Formats: sequence, C-alpha cells, structure tokens
Amino acid sequence: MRGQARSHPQRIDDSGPKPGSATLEGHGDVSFRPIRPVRSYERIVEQIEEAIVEGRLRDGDFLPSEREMMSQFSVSRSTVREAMRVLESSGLVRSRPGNPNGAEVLGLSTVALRKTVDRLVMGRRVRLVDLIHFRMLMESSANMLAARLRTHEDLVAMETALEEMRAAMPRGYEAFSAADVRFHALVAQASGNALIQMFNEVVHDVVLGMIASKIAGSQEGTSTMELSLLHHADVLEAIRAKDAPRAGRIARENLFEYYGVLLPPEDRTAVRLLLDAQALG
Amino acid sequence: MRGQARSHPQRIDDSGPKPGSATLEGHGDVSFRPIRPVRSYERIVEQIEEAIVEGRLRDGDFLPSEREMMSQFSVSRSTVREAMRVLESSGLVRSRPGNPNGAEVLGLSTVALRKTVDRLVMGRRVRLVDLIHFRMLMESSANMLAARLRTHEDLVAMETALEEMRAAMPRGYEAFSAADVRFHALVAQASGNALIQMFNEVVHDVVLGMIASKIAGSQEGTSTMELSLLHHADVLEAIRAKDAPRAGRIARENLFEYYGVLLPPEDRTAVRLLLDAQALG
DNA sequence: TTTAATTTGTTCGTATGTATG
DNA sequence: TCATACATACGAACAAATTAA
Repeated sequence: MRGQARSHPQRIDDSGPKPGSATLEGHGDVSFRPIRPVRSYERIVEQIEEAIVEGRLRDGDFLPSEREMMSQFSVSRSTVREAMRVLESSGLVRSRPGNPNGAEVLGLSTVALRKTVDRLVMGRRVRLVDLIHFRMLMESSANMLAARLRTHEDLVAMETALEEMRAAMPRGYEAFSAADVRFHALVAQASGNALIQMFNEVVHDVVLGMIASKIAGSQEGTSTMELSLLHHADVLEAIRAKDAPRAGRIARENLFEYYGVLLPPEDRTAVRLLLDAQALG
Repeated sequence: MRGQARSHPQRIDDSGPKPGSATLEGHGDVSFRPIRPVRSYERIVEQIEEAIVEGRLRDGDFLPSEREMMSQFSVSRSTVREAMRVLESSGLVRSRPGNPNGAEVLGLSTVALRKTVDRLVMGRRVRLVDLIHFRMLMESSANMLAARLRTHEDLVAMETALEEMRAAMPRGYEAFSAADVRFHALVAQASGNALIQMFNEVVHDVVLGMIASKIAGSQEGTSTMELSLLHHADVLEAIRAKDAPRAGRIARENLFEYYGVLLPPEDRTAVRLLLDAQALG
C-alpha cells in the first residue's frame, strides 16, 4: 500500500487566455494558440508569486510548512518542493532546514536580474565597456531627473547621506561603500524612476564583482574614498542648483575616472566620446 | 529495504571563496564570512549552468535523461528534478514528458529578465512612464552609437530590413512587427552594445504586454504601420549620415509619438521634457 | 543544558500519461 | 499497433538542523 498514485491531475487544459494575439470571433474565423502543458508546481508558483506581488505576502512573512502546503494545494511534497526551488531561485523566498516557521518571504528583489546579467558577462556576451557605458546612461539620467524633480526633503536627506559617507571613511571601505549606496538610492528616489534605479544597481554590483575577480582590492584606498567624496559633493551641488546637464555630465565623468583605467585603450577612447555634450541630440 | 538514505552528502562545507570582501591574512587578523549551506540541487544547477555559459552545451543540445543524470551526479531523482525546475525557470532548459532525448538546452535568454520586470510592473513598483522613459534612453543611445560606428555592411542590412518591413505591411501587423524587430536588432548590433539591446528588448516586450492587456489591438492599424515605416526610414537616414544627435532625437520622438497618448497627462508632460537636446549635459 | 518535536534536505519505490520508433 | 523510454506525480522513510520546552 505505497507508491500508488490515486489521482493524477496533470496535463491541465487551462492555460489561461493570454492577451496579445489570436482573436476568436464567431464560428467561421477562429484561430487557436498552441497549448503549453502547465505543470502542477507552476500553478503553485503562480499563486505564491501573485500573493507576493500583490502584497498579501510581505517581506518577513512566512509560508506554511511544506507538509501543510502539500495538503492545502493537495499535491505531493515533491511538487511543493519544486515550486519552492523556483521561488527561491527568483529570490522571492528563502527556506532553511529545521525552520518551524516555514520558508521566509523576501519580497521583490533583483537577485534574478543579477544572475542573468552575471551569466551574460560570464558568457562573454557583454563586456566591461558595455556595462560602464550602460551605467553612464543610467546614472546621468538619474542625476538629471533628480536635479529637475528634487524636493527640499530630498536635498536634506542627500546632505545627511553625504555626511554619513564622510563619517564612515575612517571605518574602512566597507562602511564607506554602504553609505555610498544609500546616497545613490536617495538620488534614484528623487529621480522618481524605479526601473533606472534597479538596473543601475544591478549593473553596479556586476561591475564590482567583475573587477573584484580581476584586480583584488583595486579601489579600497583612502585616496579613492576622498576622491569619491568630492565627486558626490559635486553631484549634490548640481542637484541643489537644479543644473540638470551638469548633474548628468558629472556622473559620466566620475564613472569614466573610476573605471576608465580598467578598459582596454580602444574601449576607453570609445567611452570618452560619450562624456561630451552631444551624447544626446 | 526502502526509503533508506544511504549517504547524505548534504551540508557541504565548501561554499567557494567568493572574492569581493574579507581578506584573511596571517593569524591575528582574520575575518570570516557567513556560510550558506549549499544544497545538492544547487551544485547540479551550477555545473549545467556553467556548461551552457561556457558554450560546452549549446542551443539545441540535449541533456542526459533524468535517470542518467541521477547516476552521473549520484543523487536521487528528486534532486535532479529540483535542479531542472530551476534551470527551466531561468529559461536555460526545457523538458517535455516522453522526450527520449532528455531536456533541451535553450542557451542564454532573457526570459528570466522579463519575468522580473513583469513582476515589478505587476507590483506597481514600476509604471508605464518609467518603462517608456527607459526605452527612450536605450533606443536613442543605440541609435547614436550605431550612427557613429555603423559599417557599410550594417547599412546594407538595415536597408534590406526596411524593405522587408515595407513588404510585410500587407501581410498584417504580426509580420510587420517581426520585420520591425529585425531592424532594431540590426541597429543594436551596429551599436555594439549587447546589454543595451537586451534591456531594450525586454522592456519593449513588457510594454507591449502592458498595453495589450489594457487596450486590445490599439496599434494594429495600417496607418500605424505606415507611420512606423516613415520613422524607421528617418532613423536609417540619420544613421547613414552619421548624424548621431539626430538619430538619437528621432528615437525619442518616435517613442513619444507612439506611447505618449497612453500616459496620464502629467507623465506625458514629464516625458516631453526628455525629448529636447539637453537630455544629457 | 538537555531533550523532544517539528521541519527541511534527501533518497527510494511506484504508478501513470506521453512521445518516439 | 505496440514496446520502450521518458517526464510527471505520488507516497514513505530517514538524516540533519532548528526551535522551544
């Protein structure tokens, strides 16, 4: 009395009418779309993902235990586990052995994004110059938007963050870097475009990973931090003055100054072209 | 003699020294990093992912069957399956029941990227105006780079693609759209930055999905295609003339013309600001 | 501090639907 | 048609880890 499979609700017909093509109208002129079999674990992923996206499950909440889910979804534990692995690989959830609370909900994150870009870099589809160029675009746009849209509160918060960077300097690069991230998050917040912020953050991380794996500890000197501090003060000044073009240009110049030396000469020349005015028409 | 677990190679010590922090030097000044237990399925994912990224497994290749992998990796079937689910959710692999070849390798793709951005849109972290603004940045950059770097061969290929768009018009929006995608791929190729291409493509898809779910068939008229054709001809002309600023501006204007009407008035005004010259400093 | 209960990680066995030759 | 190999799915068991009594 074991190993039996009582009911097999697999190969479900419903795959949900996705909009975007294939209208069907009347009897004579129908057009069908290919069916992709939907596995059980996918439907579990969908339900949990939806709950997280819609905010019914929030960061820090806990999922039921696997055994409870297996009765709630009326599937086997293996199926529940496959769903958990997928959710975990998307960074939506984290599970630890022995945790009586069940898996922890992490909310929306960029870990999947990072993995994808990392793969592209590893596979040599994307080079360092591409990443730096991209960051120049993102960061200068964020700065320009921030210069246009910043409120007084934004400004105060940025000043505080800059102070924190200054204060963190003697505590080493780690602390300094963390304060640096906070400053940029504030700029991005003031810019109002969450997408630019996320993509920039992801590519920033990937670049750090890339140069760290090449040149260990290349940017951890005190002079680097002091230089960075000056750059950030410049940016803040431009944003305060609502000088969008200057805020954008400073971002590009700073990135070039940081990372330009890591590029092969021909790429460096190419990126230098992007510094100047007519980078946009 | 069943249900027994002979060897449990779980909870492995090795988590691989990831560079980026925590130097350890001598006896007195060590600093350790937290250990994350590495599950068996993760190590399988790593191996297969690595093989794909490095090109040892290519698009169209097949993985061994689950039963064979289970003996190659010396793990159970469930563990292999969990790894397969993760690889499948990243779009690296696809498996079908009854396929005697085993799972098919799909190579690097952007499906994971798309899912992530889709989630952000669903969760209202990212709005339509953010997406359109982002596309303006990506597409104008791609056009400008293409205007600077295009070879004669690039130009010929783009002309051919434009002809194909014209020829596809009477065959309906689907065919036209496919030719449109090819044109943009050529521009992106000429620009030389694969990252910009991918991100733009992903966001493009997400936008289409967004407006399709709101306004069914909003852009499938013949006049829309004719307008699009004119825009593309303009772009090609600017690229041919190596007029980077103009190539960039045309991209932004076209996007505004297409999608501006879908934006709420205040967002529309904000995006209009980005059309003009000093979008970069 | 030790123990007991619960949970995840992993394995094995079995049954069923599906695709290929 | 039929046999074979495959993926999907279910169930039961044990080991290791965590938490709380």
